[in-house]
Amino acid sequence: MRLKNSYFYTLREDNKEEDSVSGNLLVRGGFVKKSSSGVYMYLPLGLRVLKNIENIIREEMDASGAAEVLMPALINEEYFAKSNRLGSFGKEMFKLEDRFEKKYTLGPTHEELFAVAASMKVKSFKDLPFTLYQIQTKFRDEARPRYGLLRLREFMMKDAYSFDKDEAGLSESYTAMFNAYKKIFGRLGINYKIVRADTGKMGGSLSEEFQAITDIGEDTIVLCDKCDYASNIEVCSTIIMDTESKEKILEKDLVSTPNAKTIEEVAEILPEANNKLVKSLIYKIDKKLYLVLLKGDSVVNEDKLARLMDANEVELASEDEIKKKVKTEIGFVGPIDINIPVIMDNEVEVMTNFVVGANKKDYHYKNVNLSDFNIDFKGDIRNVKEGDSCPECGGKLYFKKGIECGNTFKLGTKYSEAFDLKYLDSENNLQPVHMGSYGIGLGRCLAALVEQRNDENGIIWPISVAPYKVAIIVIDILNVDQMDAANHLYNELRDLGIETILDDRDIRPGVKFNDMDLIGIPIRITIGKKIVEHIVELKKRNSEETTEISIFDVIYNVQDIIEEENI
RNA sequence: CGGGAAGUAGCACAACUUGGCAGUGCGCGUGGUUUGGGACCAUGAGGUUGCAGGUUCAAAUCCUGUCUUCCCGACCA
Repeated sequence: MRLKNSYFYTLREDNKEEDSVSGNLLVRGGFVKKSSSGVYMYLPLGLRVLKNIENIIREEMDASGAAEVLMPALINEEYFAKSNRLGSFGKEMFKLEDRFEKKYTLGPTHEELFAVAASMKVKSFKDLPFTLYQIQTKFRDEARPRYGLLRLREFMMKDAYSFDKDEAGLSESYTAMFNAYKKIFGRLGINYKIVRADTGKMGGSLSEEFQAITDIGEDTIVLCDKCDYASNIEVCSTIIMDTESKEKILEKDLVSTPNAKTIEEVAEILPEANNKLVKSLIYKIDKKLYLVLLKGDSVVNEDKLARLMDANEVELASEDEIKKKVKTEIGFVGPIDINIPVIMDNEVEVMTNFVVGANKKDYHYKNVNLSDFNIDFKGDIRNVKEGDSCPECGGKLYFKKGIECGNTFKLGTKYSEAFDLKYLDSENNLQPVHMGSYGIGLGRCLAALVEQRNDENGIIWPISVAPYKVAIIVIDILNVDQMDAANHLYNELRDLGIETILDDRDIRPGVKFNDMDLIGIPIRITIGKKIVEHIVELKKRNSEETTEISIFDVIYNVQDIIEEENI
């Protein structure tokens, strides 16, 4: 691309609406432009990056043996009714009606349609296995889009679905896809971790996520300092190291704790109870109130709570609901003589002589023990904490933040049963197909790369996805020698299939350097005064070093760099 | 969905409290001086102040409604 007479712009100032480094750089570099909340247009540079990511994904999917299809975005709601997901996806779906008032949704995901497509082929066990995929736009009515391209309402996704005759077949297909994913993320140049995750509303038996490690990530991932354990905090189980207390069990004791409504305030009044505080939260679980007990410094994991109670809806009860049912004020609620069922976290079980609310304003009990109250349910309902023990090896756990760029699910037979996707086995029995589903968010990959690869001057693209691999900067476009050399070089690179920008704009060199740094072109060739000696400058975006080389050698150098750095 | 903030030139913002010619910086056009890391001087262009109503001799400014955007929370493959 010659910049003169091309659609190219950059913004000098930060964009105040962007709340992420990647969003800001992508907007400033003219890669994307927001059109409404959570919806962006891809401009020429951004589209080139997106296409590069798409091509890498497509190559690896094809290599894995999957076949590409394209599903509609406009989907009759009936399909989601059939799989019983109108409720579970519910508010996240964009809904619309046609002129006959038939209900449609803009597809947030496509398990349903893929199951239908598969049913066209699947009759007998001989028709299995196979894998289909598409690269297509998804729509989700996110409550709060944010972080540039990281949480969008309209976004590109690659989704793949495998179809097998049994669990063993599914495992094979799953592994094939898993390996393809490793290749994809490797080629994209993303620094990632694979973690265990919740199967959530997709259902199924196994889910793993490909998480790009960056501080802005919305997921907390748990890693072990000894083994290679890696898990999303959603599903990381806590283990209680047996800290058998030698302490003598004491008699419970009412103590005055005026105005101490939070754990911190109670800790101030009762400093001797440090590490002995137990908090009581009132949760509404499928419309019924429960008291949830856990150690003062722990955090409830609502997913685990939902699993323990086999519930769909788990939320903190509102103040009104609590007042109606429980007579105490929030802040002094406790498990002793409470009129709602008690759910206790495992961690509390090994505690002795602890402090809880007394169900009486301005009072707590200290020296409370398990025998002082009823326990209706017990389980692992909290998040692990940094420093907790690894559930696999007992090492110490630590946290990182991640962006979920890809995921893989073993779905099992949930959708095949809903859509009657069955085959005849060799004994002439009808059997449900075993499905797997595999997603990659393209925009997320793009944004995650920018989050991971930037400096004070802008983006640093890896060769594999860079919109252009080389930028030729002409210092003085009025100088015939410089311009001739640049044109010549540009044509040669182009003929070799190396995507190149020729900055032939009549502006000061500093602006050109800054622009090329901002948009992250990996290789820069500067053509200046020394062209009369046939010397040009070569610089890589990810290095400070500038080398002067002969213009006759520059192409070989460029090819070397591309070969070296393109995985 | 709850709480908060903001919409004025392509971008960032001022003027609003106390109603009286629509302003600054960046960017953009033209001329000149410059010319290897976001130049300087001069001179211009660019606005239905988000939209709709109301109050007033007069509204960017006050009032009502509405739309949009952002932040915190809730929510979230």
